[in-house]
Amino acid sequence: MSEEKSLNFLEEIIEEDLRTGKYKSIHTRFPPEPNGYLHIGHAKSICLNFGLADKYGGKTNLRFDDTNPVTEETEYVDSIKEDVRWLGFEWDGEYFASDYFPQLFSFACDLIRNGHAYVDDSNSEEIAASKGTPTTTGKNSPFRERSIEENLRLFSEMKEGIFPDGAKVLRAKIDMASPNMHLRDPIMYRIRHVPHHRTGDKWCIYPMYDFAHGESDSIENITHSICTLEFEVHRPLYQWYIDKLGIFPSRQYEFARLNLNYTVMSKRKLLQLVNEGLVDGWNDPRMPTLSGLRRRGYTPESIRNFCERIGIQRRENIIDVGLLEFCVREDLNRIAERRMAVLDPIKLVITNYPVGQTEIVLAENNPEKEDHGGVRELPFCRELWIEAEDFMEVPAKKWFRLAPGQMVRLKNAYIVQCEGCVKDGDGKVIEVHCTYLPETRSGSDHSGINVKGTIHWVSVPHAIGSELRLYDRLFKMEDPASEDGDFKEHLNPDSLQVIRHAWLEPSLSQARAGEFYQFIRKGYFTPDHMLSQEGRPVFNRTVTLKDNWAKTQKK
RNA sequence: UGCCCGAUAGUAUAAUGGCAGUACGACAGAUUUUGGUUCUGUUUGUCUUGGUUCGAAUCCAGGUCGGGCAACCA
Repeated sequence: MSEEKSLNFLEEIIEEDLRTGKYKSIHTRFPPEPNGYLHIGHAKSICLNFGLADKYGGKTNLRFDDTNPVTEETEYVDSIKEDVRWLGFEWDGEYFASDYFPQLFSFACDLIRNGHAYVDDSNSEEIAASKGTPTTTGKNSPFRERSIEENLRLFSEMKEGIFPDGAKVLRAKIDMASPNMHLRDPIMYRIRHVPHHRTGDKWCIYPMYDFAHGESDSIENITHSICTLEFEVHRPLYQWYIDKLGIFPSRQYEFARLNLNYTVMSKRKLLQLVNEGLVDGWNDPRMPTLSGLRRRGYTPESIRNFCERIGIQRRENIIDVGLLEFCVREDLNRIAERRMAVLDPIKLVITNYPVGQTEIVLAENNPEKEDHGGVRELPFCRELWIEAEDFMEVPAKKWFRLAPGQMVRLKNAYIVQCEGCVKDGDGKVIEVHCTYLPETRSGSDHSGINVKGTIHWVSVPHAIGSELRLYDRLFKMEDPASEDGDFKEHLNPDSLQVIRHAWLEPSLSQARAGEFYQFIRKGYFTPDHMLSQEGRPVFNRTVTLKDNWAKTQKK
């Protein structure tokens, strides 16, 4: 018996539209403005738009909303396409709002001819002043009653470029007393003598979002135009243009954007972090951008699962970043090969193991897989690097690791018994000494000895040195954007910790960007595609493993 | 003192007039050659006041709280 999965409100609307025959199939679109890199919030929108089309056998366009040449660049177009593909989606049509400039100009002329638009010579201060406020009505512009012929002539002259920036605008003639500010004669076109990333110098007038977006949707026969909640009050205007133009009736629906705690999610703020050098760029592994998450070692699968789990609604929400981390651990646990790496090394000397001898032990690559992902060979010898935190001279209660007299299993090798330690002049432990039990070799242990703890290690003469980069949350505060003042004051100064010289098992020298590893007991790591060199990978830590021991200690 | 939207465990999300369920988290236990994974159990919720109804998280009214709207940005 299969469980019925409940529908979100958009799926309900679509099923109703399909059931009543309003549409035979649906068509959605993902409409980024190419003025920044995509972030995890966009992933929610991408998964929604493409997911809906997949589910109901429809189509999804990728459309760049490039109506403001001041902020938009081709670099962003390329990164957006890369990120959408990486997430696992392929679009049907690839369009640019700028492709529609001639058509939009023609639509605008239609509105003028029908008395629905006029050219206004007021400057921006005058327009703002006459617009009124949310609690007081606005006043009509003195240019509101120009003749259709004059409006047509002036609008053409605006297009010809004979007026300077800001000299005139085209406005829709709606209602300066409307309680909805967006209906108080909104601006449709403004003059900008600025080259556009695609149309160059061809145009010097550019349509505003409200006039361009719905009309672009209509041109593409978009049935369900999905955007975020802040555009809700724009919907009456969206419909007004379409109604007055009599074109394909696309409809706008809004959902709540994603907010994640301990980070910021606005392109403006992310751009500030990049421009002020507070991060290493849009793809800094601490950034919530898709390129940052990718570099950090997040998988597309984990992000899609995350978007599925958080759901779609119309109420404001702040998702705990812990859920994102759960999703990536879930996926990485399944696919990442296990390796051993020592982040904070201390030397372990096995005093009863022959000097100069090396033997090979076998280690399974992934215990989650049917065949354990195969096995690999590891060199084992008398001197090993182990984690400094795995030894305590005076053990805590319930301590399962090394302490004088205590036994632990060296993962994939022998059980050893701790005999003591060597300290330097300052009393700092520099070596741990132990003896091994030859009959306890992994795979052929008939000793019957059971130990509570198993620790990871790498052979001193065979280990490779490598740089590891550990990341923590970018901000100290749950909602850095909520407070008054500068959000950048809440940056976490310890969000990046560089370990210049960790010791890794030798096979890792061949690790390449795009591969996922679990360093046993330490976390998931992936080679950094910018910092790694041939044979010398630098690793980013994607996320730690859950650590119940550390949690217990905190209490 | 305008208009629009919203409110279910700590965080999200279901229940579409009929037993308030699920995930993450937290807590406890089992298993484990990763204090990982897996498994089991426990915990915590319908903003408020009325109304309609045999029956309300759901419908209606008032209130409270939260978000959005006054860019020639999107």
